[in-house]
Amino acid sequence: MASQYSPQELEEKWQSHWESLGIYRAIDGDSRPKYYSLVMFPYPSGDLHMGHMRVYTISDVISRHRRMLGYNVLNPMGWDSFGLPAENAAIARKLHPEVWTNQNIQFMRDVQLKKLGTSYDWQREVTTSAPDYYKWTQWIFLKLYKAGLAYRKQAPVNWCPVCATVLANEQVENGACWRHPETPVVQKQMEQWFFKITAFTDALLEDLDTLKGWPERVKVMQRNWIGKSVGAELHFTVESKPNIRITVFTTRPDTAFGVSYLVIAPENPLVKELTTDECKEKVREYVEKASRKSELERMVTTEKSKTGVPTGSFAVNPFNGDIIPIWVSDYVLMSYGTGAVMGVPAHDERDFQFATEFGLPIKEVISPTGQAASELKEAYLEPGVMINSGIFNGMESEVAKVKMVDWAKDNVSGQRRVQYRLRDWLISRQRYWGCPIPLVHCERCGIVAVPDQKLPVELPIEGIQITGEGGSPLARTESWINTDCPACGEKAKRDPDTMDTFIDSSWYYLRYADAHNEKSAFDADKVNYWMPVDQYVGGIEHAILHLLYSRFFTKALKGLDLVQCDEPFLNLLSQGMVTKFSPSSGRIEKMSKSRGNVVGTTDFFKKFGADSARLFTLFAAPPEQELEWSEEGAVGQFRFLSRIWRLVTDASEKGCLDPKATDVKPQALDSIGADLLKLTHKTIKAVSRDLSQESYSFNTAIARCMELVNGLYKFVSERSSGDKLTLSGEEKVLFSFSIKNLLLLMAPMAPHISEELWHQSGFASRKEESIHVAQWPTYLDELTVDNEIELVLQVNGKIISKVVAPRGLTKSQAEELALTDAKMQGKIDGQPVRKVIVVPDKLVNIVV
RNA sequence: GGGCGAGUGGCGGAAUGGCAGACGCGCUAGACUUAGGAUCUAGUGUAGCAAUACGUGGAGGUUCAAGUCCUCUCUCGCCCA
Repeated sequence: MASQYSPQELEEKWQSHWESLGIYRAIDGDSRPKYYSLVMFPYPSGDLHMGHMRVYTISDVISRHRRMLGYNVLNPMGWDSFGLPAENAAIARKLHPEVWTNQNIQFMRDVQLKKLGTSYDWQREVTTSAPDYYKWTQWIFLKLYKAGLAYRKQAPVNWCPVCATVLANEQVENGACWRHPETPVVQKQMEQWFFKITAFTDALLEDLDTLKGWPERVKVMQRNWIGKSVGAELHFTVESKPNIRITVFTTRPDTAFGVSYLVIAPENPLVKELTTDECKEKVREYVEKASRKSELERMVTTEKSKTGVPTGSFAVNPFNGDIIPIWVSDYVLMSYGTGAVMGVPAHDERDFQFATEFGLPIKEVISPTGQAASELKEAYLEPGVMINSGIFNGMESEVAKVKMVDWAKDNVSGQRRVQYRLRDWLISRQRYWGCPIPLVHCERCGIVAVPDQKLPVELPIEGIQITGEGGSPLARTESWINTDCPACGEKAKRDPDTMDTFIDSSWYYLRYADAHNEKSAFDADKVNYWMPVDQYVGGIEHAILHLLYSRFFTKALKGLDLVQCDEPFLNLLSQGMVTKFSPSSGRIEKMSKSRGNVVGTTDFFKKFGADSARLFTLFAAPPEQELEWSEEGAVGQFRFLSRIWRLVTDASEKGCLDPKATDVKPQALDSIGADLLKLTHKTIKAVSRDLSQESYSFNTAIARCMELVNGLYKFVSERSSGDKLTLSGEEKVLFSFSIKNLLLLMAPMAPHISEELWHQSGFASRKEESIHVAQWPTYLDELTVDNEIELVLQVNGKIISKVVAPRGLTKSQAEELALTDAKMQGKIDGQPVRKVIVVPDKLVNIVV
């Protein structure tokens, strides 16, 4: 009797064996084709649960499969280890962020990720909070700074007056500080650093089209985020004050003759100048009220009812000389466009609402037919024929769009303009646990870069007090903040801010190519050998920011000749989240600590092993979809593995394997053997396709393997009597062939058990011959097709009968078969046949 | 409000326009025993004894043939506003 499948012992054994063999090491510049497989590196929060494990499993399967296909695979792992939680932990537990972070890393690496059976090249591990990493983050910052891609300007920050510190957006809850819910957050202007991502707007937008291996929805999100709109800016002069000009941005210059009012944002500096004495009181009140609303609130309420007040001033429409009122309304935002818009009620939904609300004229200037409508019930948004538009009348509106901007340009009242939603990237963070900005502020020399040889500017570890209050700890650390100016040597101060942690993760994939380089961020040859990343796997929550910032970095570094590729990530897979019933809410929700619905890794690995956990997360849903964790389902995978275990160990013990045999001779097999041989070839074909980049259909790959196991059991029962299994010599060769291929197909998904059985059954002659560097199996196409097929017979598209027929019947043979079938004849019942459709080897449909 | 995506058995999910429900979970019955989180065999969309009929959120349409393509619609999810 075979021994029991006990994953806990064998998993640990193979994990340490693999590590000592070094089979997962990537080789720089190797002659095999390279494959860079990357998974988004984690923030070391301290404890990974099954929800986190999904992404590592998926990426690991892809890496292992490619390795078996003969690629030189780079599959690295590291830690995005700067960030706020470390500071919070420091406040809560009086642990230094560095200590807390390093403890977490050690636990997550050795007790969690390694135990999952991942195939990382740990020699390339990077930790963004380590000085040997952030030295190069600073170096890259200075490169960008010197290239004019980093600049300083005033910008609003969220400020908590009680904490006396800057808050991140996620620390602002309902307009108040997360730790002082009764204290409203105020907006405070501060000098801050920006990266000029807008210098690459067009490239970031246009190159999305080259990313064929990205999910369409991620590309759509990035396009929307960049938000390109093509239009014009038009200048309106104020009637009573001809020295004041109001500039509006519009995507619809063709509607300019239909402007019946202008609206400016409450924060627009022009409000003061334009408000007449009669309107002063009302405008002041309105502006005051608007200032208390958040931007989001203003956008949301916009839809329901519009508010606004007239300023009392009027503007002149440069196209037709119309005198139109100027209003103030909070649906116009100062941070967008020019802080002023033109109101064309006839051709814009929001303007239509506004005009109806306040009784402003609605003037139709584009008509679908060229005839004016008697009354407009809603805004007409489509293109059409120009009316009421002077010299442009009768023109197609799409043509007029161009001609009218030309006219405005000639008359100095406007010009073509492209507007983007994308803003420059504010990177200053007023906190401690981040990468210090390597600049010095000197009273004489101004802002001076720290010289390369003085990098890194290290974070002070000793003497730091992290309380979360009273501003940045760095600014308060006298011994650190005071320094000498690198240029003149006089007393100066360091920049007190640290960088946004998105910067750390915008280039980590480059550092993996050359993780221990002490002389530069990375060697050009190495980075150009490995880049771009062939397959990136990560969560959809990073669809916009992380991916956009990384693309920006790649483009900026290419401009500095540091890398050769235009895009960092060729293919992107966004895995779905892992959910579970959560007792607190009574609903199925994302697995997370705060919801109390996490399943830990340690207990599960101990009971059922990592292979079962891997298999379940792969099997329960396609990778992009949500996956509901189910203990029962996971146990099902344990049973499946136990079935394989029994099958293989049993066969081996009964001497029914011939592991060294190579070729199966089909002609020496009876039909039962031939069926198993075909099933094996079919399975190799199906699993190979399912694991390919085009599919990534791990759930069906496992299903195919289960079918092969079912087929093997059937074969065994056919050849058994009692407990005795008797096979002919040729059948042993076949049986070994099937089992060998089963193990190979399962190896990327269930690496431990496949390796164990591979060795136990003698498919490897030495302990060094790992299944994970064995060659991926191949199949013979002629052995994947059946000689006999079941032909479906239909009348008028309804299934009437099914007959077994030899493969490769001609159309007329198939038709004949259908017409002579008794059930079919009964149904046709002598009616004239109008049409016959034959799908070869599949079905015949008779239309009567 | 806009954009994108998804709705298939009790559940997770399969299905190049060509047999809907592969594979698994669960359930039912039986066998076996080392009584285990076993294992093996058979069954399991709904209604019906059955032949058969019905069936992929809903309503239309295209087609010899629709879960799949088109139009409208409902619900849910995500993103943007």
